[in-house]
Amino acid sequence: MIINTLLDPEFRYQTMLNKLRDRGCRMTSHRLALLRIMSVSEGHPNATQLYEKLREPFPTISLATIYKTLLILKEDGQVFEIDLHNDSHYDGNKPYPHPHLICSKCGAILDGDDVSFLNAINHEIQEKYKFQVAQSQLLFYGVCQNCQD
Amino acid sequence: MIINTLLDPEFRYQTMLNKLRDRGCRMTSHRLALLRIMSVSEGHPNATQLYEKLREPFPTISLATIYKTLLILKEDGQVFEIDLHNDSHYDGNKPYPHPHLICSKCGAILDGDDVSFLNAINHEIQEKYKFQVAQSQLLFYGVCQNCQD
DNA sequence: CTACTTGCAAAGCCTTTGCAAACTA
DNA sequence: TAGTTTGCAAAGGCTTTGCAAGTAG
Repeated sequence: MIINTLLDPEFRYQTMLNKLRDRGCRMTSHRLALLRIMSVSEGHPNATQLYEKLREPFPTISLATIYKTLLILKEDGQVFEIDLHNDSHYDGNKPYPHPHLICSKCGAILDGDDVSFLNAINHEIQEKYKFQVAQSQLLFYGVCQNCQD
Repeated sequence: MIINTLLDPEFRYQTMLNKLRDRGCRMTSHRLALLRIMSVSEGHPNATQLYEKLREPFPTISLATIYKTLLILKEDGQVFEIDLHNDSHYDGNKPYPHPHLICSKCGAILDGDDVSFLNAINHEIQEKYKFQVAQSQLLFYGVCQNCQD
């Protein structure tokens, strides 16, 4: 199995940490814990799910703190926001635009970054519409493999 | 220039009308006016923009009525909802999933339905992830041609 | 010590809902 | 006339903000 260093959770964690330090941010225990979770982004949690997960080790943590830290990470390009309808989820492991597959049965959010054509599409949009693509949000809704049985 | 009958505003208007009739809906002047606008969907308006546009001929119309009618049209598959962050826009002229290009300078929402690869991508997602795609939301953010000068 | 961060509660924003009055068929 | 639709205002759900108290460096 090939390991992509750039997507290694430990590497992601250090990268985020350095970005926040460069910014002059102070590292609190809550922030470090959030960075740990975001560096993996298993299942692409939303703010509430992060809140629930962090409340066990840090019972006094607040949703506001989570939103504030996520905002900083977004501004630094260290987290990709998945824009579901009225429900933002976050990917800190692959903090760049990539497709996501959303299962309408179990709610799972799967990465679809192995899809080819992505560069081709961006290029075609540039050529055909003279539109300079800077970001994208590619969401596919349907039924995942597990829910098809 | 080739005219696609299915996308002709008059045809779209009649189709929407029939769908609502089949459903047993009563046709009020407000609804008819909204259908007229949606059958074109010029610029892909959001609820507030529809409200502003309809308030001239119908000063007493309310935002709630617009949302309620849009909901019916969505349920009948007669309108495609473009899910921008906290700001839904609506396409009643092409009421099926297709890409949209959003200009971050002027805010324009352009159709990107001439992009090829779309069927190919859906197919690849099916094959590679065994994920059955039912809907999609393909948003490309960037700078439109007009704003590049 | 100083400036940044936190938690709480309140406010914002878009959208939906409840309900009596108005209206379509 | 019967049942749907309307407008209004209030409520909902997610996210942001203001501020005094707490904390990192």
